[in-house]
Amino acid sequence: MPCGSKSVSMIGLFAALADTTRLRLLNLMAGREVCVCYFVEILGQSQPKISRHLAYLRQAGIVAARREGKWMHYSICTPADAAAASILAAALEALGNDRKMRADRARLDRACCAPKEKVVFPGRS
Amino acid sequence: MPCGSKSVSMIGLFAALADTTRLRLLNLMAGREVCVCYFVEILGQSQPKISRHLAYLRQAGIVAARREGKWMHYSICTPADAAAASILAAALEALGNDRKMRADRARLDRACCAPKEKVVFPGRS
DNA sequence: GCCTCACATTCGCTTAGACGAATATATTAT
DNA sequence: ATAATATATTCGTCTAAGCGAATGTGAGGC
Repeated sequence: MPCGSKSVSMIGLFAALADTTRLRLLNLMAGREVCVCYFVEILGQSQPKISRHLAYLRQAGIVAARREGKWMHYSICTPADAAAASILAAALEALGNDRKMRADRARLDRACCAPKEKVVFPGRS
Repeated sequence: MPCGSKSVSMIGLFAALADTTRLRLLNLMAGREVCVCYFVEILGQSQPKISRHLAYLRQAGIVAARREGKWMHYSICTPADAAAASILAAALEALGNDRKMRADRARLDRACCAPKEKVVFPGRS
């Protein structure tokens, strides 16, 4: 679904992609919506830093934010401009082939989608 | 044909693409080798500025330079890294859809590849 | 109301990049 | 060797971006 509001200038898109932290954030958002607290946990970076980079991506028009109570969820939003969309897609696919990026995703899987605690049934130690 | 020498970090590639002048240069080089003097003429920018941006692109590993006498010819060289190559390809394709970029290419055609003067056949006005 | 949690933003600093102007280098012509 | 041409690099300045530290804001919980 297209993002709509802000026009993504080509330059702005490339500038947004030219930063390690932002690429890692986008990588974690590939195909899913992610809460800020997970970004902080997985990337091991300060919360203000994460927040600033998310703001940058939002202004660049490639992610959208959704509030849910106290939490903010971010997700990638395909730019309306077809050219920008194809570049973003190429970038995301490239990220999927990177070892470190895969490791980040794996850690997010474990932190986010795994059961909170190992479930222990009484009497089964 | 791959460029080889310098590894193109993803970040470096995006940074190289995040500048109007450099995108215009790449656009002019799409599918052909171009002499520096044409860049200067077509873009209407100072020679040192053009030269600096070409150096940046060369360091980023996405263009190659070839000397021929007093002249330097630049051309796009596909990065060895497949991910970088696909991103560069997507970028170039996107450039081809832009009005201003098309205009630049047209001007290069006229300056570089057109007959120097209109050929006039005698007796045909 | 007040307090806390989850984020966002601002401040001051440092650094990278872009620019014009000037200068340096390499090649050919004389 | 000198000069001219084509291109590259350096210098000084300015602006934008990244960072940590501190502070601001918005939503629940009490």
